[in-house]
Amino acid sequence: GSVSDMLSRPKPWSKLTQKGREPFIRMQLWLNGELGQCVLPAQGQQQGQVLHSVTSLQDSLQQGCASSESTPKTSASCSPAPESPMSSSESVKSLTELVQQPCPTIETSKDGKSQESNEPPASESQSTTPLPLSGHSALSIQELVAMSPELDTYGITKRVKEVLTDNNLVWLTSLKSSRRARKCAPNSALGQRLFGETILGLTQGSVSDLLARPKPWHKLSLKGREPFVRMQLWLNDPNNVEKLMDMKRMEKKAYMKRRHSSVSDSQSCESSSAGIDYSQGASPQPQHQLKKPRVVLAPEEKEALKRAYQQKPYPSPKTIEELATQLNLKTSTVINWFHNYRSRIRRELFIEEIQAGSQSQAGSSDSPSARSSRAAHSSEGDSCDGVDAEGPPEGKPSGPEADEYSNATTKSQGGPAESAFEAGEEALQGARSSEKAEPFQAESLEDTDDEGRLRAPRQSSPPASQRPGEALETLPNSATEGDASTSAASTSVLTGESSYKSKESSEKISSVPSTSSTPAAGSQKANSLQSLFGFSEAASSRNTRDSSLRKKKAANLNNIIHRLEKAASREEAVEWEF
DNA sequence: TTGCAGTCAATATC
DNA sequence: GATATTGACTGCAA
Repeated sequence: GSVSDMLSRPKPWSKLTQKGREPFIRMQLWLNGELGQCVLPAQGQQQGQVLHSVTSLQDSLQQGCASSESTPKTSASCSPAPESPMSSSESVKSLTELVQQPCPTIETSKDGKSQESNEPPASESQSTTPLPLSGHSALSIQELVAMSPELDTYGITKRVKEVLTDNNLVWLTSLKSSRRARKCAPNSALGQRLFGETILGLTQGSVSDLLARPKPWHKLSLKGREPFVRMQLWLNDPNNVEKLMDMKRMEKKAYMKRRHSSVSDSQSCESSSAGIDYSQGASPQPQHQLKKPRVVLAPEEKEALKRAYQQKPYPSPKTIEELATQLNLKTSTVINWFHNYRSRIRRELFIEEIQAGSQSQAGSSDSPSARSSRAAHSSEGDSCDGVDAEGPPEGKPSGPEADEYSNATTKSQGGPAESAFEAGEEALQGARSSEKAEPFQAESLEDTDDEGRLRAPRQSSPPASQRPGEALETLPNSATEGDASTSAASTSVLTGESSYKSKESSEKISSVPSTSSTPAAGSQKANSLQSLFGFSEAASSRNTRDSSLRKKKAANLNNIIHRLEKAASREEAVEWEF
């Protein structure tokens, strides 16, 4: 009966407890055994078997089974698994732990990417094969990702950055003047690029982004988790740095060779930016191939788009059209901009969550990511918690990044209504469970009809009677925004004269799209709120003003949650009373 | 169709 | 020259 139920109605991974995940891990292992993949070795005993899996994966990741020197382990790992050896719960348990544990027994050969000549370049194989791996190894990493326990993404990126910088593999800004760093980063772009392409199968930009703004584990899709599993495996490898150094040397050698052997300047030019792989006969994109020039938005255009976002994070097609016309941009550019902005604001929020968690719980043995994970779990949405609701922590660094996103994701003095509203919305999502998460920003608060009822979010597009350009005029901002933002919002996106601060403040309110990949179960909601408040409380205990504010928020939140739940429970809830 | 996650790759910044 | 930013794209899910 359990099997039938599990096969017909499997729960998502994120919803499963450790115990609940066990059968799926068993199934996965069983599948692996059936397929005879390079995952389960023929030899080994229990925990050792599991470690062999990692070993083989790691070897595969970094060397490929075919070409790796045959240490006993790698050769074993490449042999087909004759049977599924996982029979004890101990083995399963150890599997769930393996990614987090160091693998001291891992021995890998040091011939670096010797298989590269037989493999497509990482950059080219990106869409299908993320790494220069043989097919089964690529499959294995996916399997491992699927089986992996929750990882501390923040911690992993932190450690990766540490390892890379400690070994001068990346040339951070702070090391710019360091001769040693300079020495270790010669000629061609290495560091993030090398690490990304060889270890993660990602480009430099993606690596940079990933290291700077890791998402919490539970917010990642399987695909999104892959780089973190790879990073963890790489961290576990005692020879990781040496291998990377080797690759760096090899790349340099290949680069020099290419330079010397290149017949024409153009050939040299083509391949010089591509790294070692392009020298192996892979076909780089012809230079003459027409490429669309990259659109670079002018600062004033960005400002205008931000103002529009502030007013409507989810603009209607009509609004987008109008924006595009006013700004003389392509509609697709405007659409893309909104997508990207929403997405990046969300990510920024995760980071703030983590950082705020670190600050407020300094001294705790908990990892920041885990805390973040819990906090986000508790809120079950991309929305913010109480810390954000309190506005930027004092002393918080405010660079361009903060201007761009962080500020936008941090609540202003907006007070209880906004944050409580968002938290309530998250709770509502939990209540709605299967319902698609709707953009339900505070901004929508104002999108009410004459009776003050809140419209369903998707129906909050401007009235059809609006004149062109009118859509770009503001919706009244949150009542707590104050005069500044109200007046700011009453200007056109092109001529808006809002003070940047007030604009950012209201952005903060409207910038928290509340989509959730893992809606809270109803039973979790209480805990979610509790932890939400617990988290917020810690942050807000900094002063008594915050404390009283917090109480108001709590009261307001409860009230709102109650109303929203009632509204959500109505099947025909097109409009929610508020 | 819409929104999102993830990523690339051109460009900006340091 | 390395890293950070960001517009665009693909694939997926609802």
